[in-house]
Amino acid sequence: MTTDAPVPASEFSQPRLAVSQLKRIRRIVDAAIELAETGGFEAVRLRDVADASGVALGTLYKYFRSKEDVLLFAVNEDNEQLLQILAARPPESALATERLVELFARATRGLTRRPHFARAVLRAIAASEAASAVQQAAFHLRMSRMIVAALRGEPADATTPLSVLVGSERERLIARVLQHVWFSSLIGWASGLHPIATVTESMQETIELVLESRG
Amino acid sequence: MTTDAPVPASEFSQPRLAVSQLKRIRRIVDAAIELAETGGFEAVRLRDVADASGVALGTLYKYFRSKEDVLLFAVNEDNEQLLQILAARPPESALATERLVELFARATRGLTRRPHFARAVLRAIAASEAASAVQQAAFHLRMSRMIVAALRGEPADATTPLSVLVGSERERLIARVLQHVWFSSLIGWASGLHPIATVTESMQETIELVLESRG
DNA sequence: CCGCGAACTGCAACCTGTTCTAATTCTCCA
DNA sequence: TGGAGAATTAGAACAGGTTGCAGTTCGCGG
Repeated sequence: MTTDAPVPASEFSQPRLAVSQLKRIRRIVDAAIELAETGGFEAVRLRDVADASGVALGTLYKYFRSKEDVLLFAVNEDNEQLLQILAARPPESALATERLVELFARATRGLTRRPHFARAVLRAIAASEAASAVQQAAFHLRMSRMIVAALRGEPADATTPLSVLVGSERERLIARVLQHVWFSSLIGWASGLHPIATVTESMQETIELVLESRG
Repeated sequence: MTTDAPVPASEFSQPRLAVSQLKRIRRIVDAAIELAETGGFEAVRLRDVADASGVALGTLYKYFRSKEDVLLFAVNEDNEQLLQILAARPPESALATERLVELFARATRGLTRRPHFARAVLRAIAASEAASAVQQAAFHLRMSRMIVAALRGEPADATTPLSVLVGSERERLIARVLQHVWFSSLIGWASGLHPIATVTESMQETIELVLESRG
């Protein structure tokens, strides 16, 4: 655990990185994703990632604090893309319940489209230390935004910086609960406790339970 | 990852272990807990655990599949104890909401009484593989039982085997949601996303949200 | 009491995340 | 253009989880 580093990470730091550096980072992340897709968390051996991306191990560690950090970065990119998509084409149903169900169905599908990668990422999230909290927070804030948008039936706002909180207190509570259930349920899937369909079903039931008293 | 082992684990396997073996297991688990209490997950070095418990590393691996397995076993013991206590002295409030809040307050307090150990255990749970799914399942079933009991205002049943499901469909859904929120929230605490108080508050809010439509 | 197989032990080896170092190569400004 | 300082590299080194193994000890049926 180094104490500081120019983590490329997310929407919080001020990059100041040359194009060549961004390309290196891209290659690193892509290599990690590819390896994760083939064999999950253990298959992402950082030596291999470095090799595959034509970069020295030391360089990799210059940009990322740890193995988890690389995967967290990757999943945040995915998640950012989901936000963009939802901003462009929000769920169409007239019912909040259905919009939320669709949101999580999309999110789950998007993530588990590459099951090994998904498992790797979940493990990385779950095991990450305070050092990667920023990345986790970003993910969380982005999801919250999507959930609140779906609750309201508005398109998600992909432009405002994540640090700006959205939604009423109640909306944020619902967002938090749904995210917790989603995350924990995914962890259950990742550890082999239940099939992926269970995640989607759980979300549906939870959404109905939580929205039952309002529309 | 070995494919099989006489995992001492839990309420599912048929022990058939000599007293001396049980004592070894006990020493191993106690040593692991103690080390975890001093410095969290990383402090639990299996070589040290083996030393401290006067057992060879190979013996340790004979009883436990992995480092995670040891910690999972420990937390299951704790959790079993909580069930016993709740069977003896259930929350007294007349309101389901309050009984649940108390249940989770107790569970959270019990766990985080030893914060380093708690973090270690959470990390172990989150990172555990399919191999430890049994232990996780046991934990989950036990919690479900306590939650359903609290919902109904009955004392928890500590005698029926865990494999017997309890509660109506709706009660089980609520139990699942609350557990997910609790677990995920604890993970957030463990990764430094928020203080422990947030966990308890989240549970309170979630319980109110979920029970809002009924008593 | 004997002898056998299972349980243990001590220890070395292997693997992979992480750190460190001594070159080497870039980048960019004076 | 020359060179200072940052970035990068190759590779060694360290740590701790996990595995394998040869030898020793234990428990128990005969």
